[in-house]
Amino acid sequence: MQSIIVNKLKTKGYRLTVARKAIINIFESNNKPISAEQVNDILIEDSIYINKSTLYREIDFLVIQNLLKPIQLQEKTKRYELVHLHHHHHLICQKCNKIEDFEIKNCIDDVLTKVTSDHNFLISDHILDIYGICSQCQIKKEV
Amino acid sequence: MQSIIVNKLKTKGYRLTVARKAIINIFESNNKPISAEQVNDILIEDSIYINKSTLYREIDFLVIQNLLKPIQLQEKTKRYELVHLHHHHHLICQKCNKIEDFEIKNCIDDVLTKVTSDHNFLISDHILDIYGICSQCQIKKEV
DNA sequence: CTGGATGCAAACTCTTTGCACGGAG
DNA sequence: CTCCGTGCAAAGAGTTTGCATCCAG
Repeated sequence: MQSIIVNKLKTKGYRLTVARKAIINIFESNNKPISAEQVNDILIEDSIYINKSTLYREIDFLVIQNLLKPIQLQEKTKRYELVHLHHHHHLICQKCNKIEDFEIKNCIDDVLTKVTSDHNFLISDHILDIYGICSQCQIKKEV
Repeated sequence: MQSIIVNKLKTKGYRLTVARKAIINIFESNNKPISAEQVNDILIEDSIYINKSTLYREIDFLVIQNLLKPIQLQEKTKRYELVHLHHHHHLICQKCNKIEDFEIKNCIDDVLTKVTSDHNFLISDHILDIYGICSQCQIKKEV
């Protein structure tokens, strides 16, 4: 396995157990925000059975290692995605729940600069999530 | 009580109980996102004791009546705020947890338009929340 | 009076923790 | 061998629900 994450953990001397490798693999092969529940479902599909405590602990571990980033959308459960180099945002389809990423380079900087000066606010991060209907669901007939 | 919300509910024939009026009053006099827990704390400060079930049911009721809007920030608990006429965003201070509102008129429309065309995405709503340090906390000495 | 609103207890979802055991290095 | 990682059970936070009772209109 030539995963960057796996190599990082190996270098740091952490063990590579079946659970850890399986969970990392899920995030690496599904490049989108996934909930703990969804990770568990995928594991079961792959006939890998991991205790929920282990799953949550493993996800926490990967967050602490700065390999996963927690994402709280407008829903109950938290999701996680691989830590990306580029800051990006999400398009959430309210019909099929698919989540697409999108990047906007400098477009939003004006807004952030304005806020900084208007409110004298020192920005450290921002969330921009867009909700609506994705292209595929627009085509589909109403159910 | 000349509250718009109270009048709306009265018109629709809903009862105006002590609990209902107290909860509405809290949202009207604190114009910011508040969690159920915080509502409860304020009620207790005012020596008004309401069962948690009632509190959650009442909040749900106000959401269904389209008078309160649920807000999920990057935290565990949901918050609620009065439904505003103007779309607005939040500045969340990571030191004192204060939440300020801010409005941006057309600045963000370019971004939304671009996303719509690039991804053929039909936008119905968007969230823009900014995290950082508010002006007051920047002045305060480090603890 | 009467049905919408309430309190209580219990359940439910998602997540965390303590502890003893197990397996990767 | 040694601990890091695991499973199990139990607890914890936040929220919801069923049911009998209450009270605003």
